[in-house]
Amino acid sequence: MTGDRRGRGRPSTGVREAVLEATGAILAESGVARLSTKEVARRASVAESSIFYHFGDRLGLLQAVVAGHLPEYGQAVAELRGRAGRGSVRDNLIALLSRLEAFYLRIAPIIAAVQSDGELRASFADRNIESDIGPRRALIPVVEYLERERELGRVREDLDLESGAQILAGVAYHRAMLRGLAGDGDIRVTGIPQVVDALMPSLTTR
Amino acid sequence: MTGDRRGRGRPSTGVREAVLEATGAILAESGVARLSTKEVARRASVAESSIFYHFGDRLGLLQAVVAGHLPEYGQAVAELRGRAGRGSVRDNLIALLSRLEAFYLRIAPIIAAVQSDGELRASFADRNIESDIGPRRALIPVVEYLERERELGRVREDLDLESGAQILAGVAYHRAMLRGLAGDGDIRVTGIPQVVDALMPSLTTR
DNA sequence: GTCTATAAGTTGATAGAC
DNA sequence: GTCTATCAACTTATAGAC
Repeated sequence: MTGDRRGRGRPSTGVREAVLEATGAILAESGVARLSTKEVARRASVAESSIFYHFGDRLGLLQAVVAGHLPEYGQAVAELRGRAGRGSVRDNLIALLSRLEAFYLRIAPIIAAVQSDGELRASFADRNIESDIGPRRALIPVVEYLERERELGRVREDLDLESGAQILAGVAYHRAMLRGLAGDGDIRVTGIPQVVDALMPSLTTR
Repeated sequence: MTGDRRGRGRPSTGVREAVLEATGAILAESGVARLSTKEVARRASVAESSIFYHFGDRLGLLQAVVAGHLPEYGQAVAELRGRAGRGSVRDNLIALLSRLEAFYLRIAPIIAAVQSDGELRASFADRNIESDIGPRRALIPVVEYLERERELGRVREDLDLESGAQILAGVAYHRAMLRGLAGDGDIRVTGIPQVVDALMPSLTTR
């Protein structure tokens, strides 16, 4: 719409990218509250008006940041799928939860930003409906991992895979919230290995 | 500090309460982004300066709202504890998850607000450390419910209760996020009963 | 495409009357 | 305790030169 399509059109001077990066940094460090076009421009060493040239308005900038993070949904777990059948299921689940927790911790500022702004929330919900992009997609690679393990006979035949994925994603997301609110300090709750052990009867055979 | 201690001191005219209520409403409807002292004052039919009289500054107002929601942690599940031993464990868990999900959906704007503002995040983390108030406490009543059911022989002897509570809270919190981001529409994921069924082998005896 | 300069509006916060 | 009146700072956004 406003800007350049990557690889086509006039060569970019990197302003757009710098703006997006600065926005992400401010979001992660201080949250949406401190995200003003002025602050972004300062941090990206760019004229404030360039932001409006590329993104239309402040909301457009936020939307662009959200859109930029969407492909991450799924990629965080993708490499885990190839791990099915190798090592123990227990170790794989521990690795899966660790990655998911780190992923959710990373996108927490983005989710918070969306929830913090009514307009942004509405526009996100719209996009969420038309294309089936969105948080629900994060479950798919987890389902696929569980599916492979089940084909290998290492995951219960009678497990509803989507429920299993919801449980795993839920634990990770909840832990990320605890960590984020604890100021990145110790969350003082049971660790991932113990949680996985508690889940083994539901997920695995025997 | 700034305001009145409930029940002592000069009688209040209800301005403080009106401000807190208006703040909560704005937070839930539009998010922190739209939460200006001006808007709060307008909505509460109160002078803007009264907000500063009672809460010191904008951050103080936010902190007061957060503090006001803290007792809710736990209360949401408290009544469920008495349910231990009655009905089926499955039904109890379904009810537990439903209540937890509704609770997390209700406090989602508060959590988003905390994560959205660096200062607020820091001050919340501080309080979180000195008193052990905070998100971790939400797990305690869940642990207590599981404990009672275990004493009754309806929950596995070998279950780590804190892990079990983390799993249940995680599922509920994750579902609340999906719902919140979907614009309160359909989240198109497996329902609570199926998730509970998937969890039964890990939690219950036989 | 990117900049400088600028405008109109909103923000959080204070002073002082009642 | 609550109000009205006021402020300086900052906000998003635009116009126009290069």
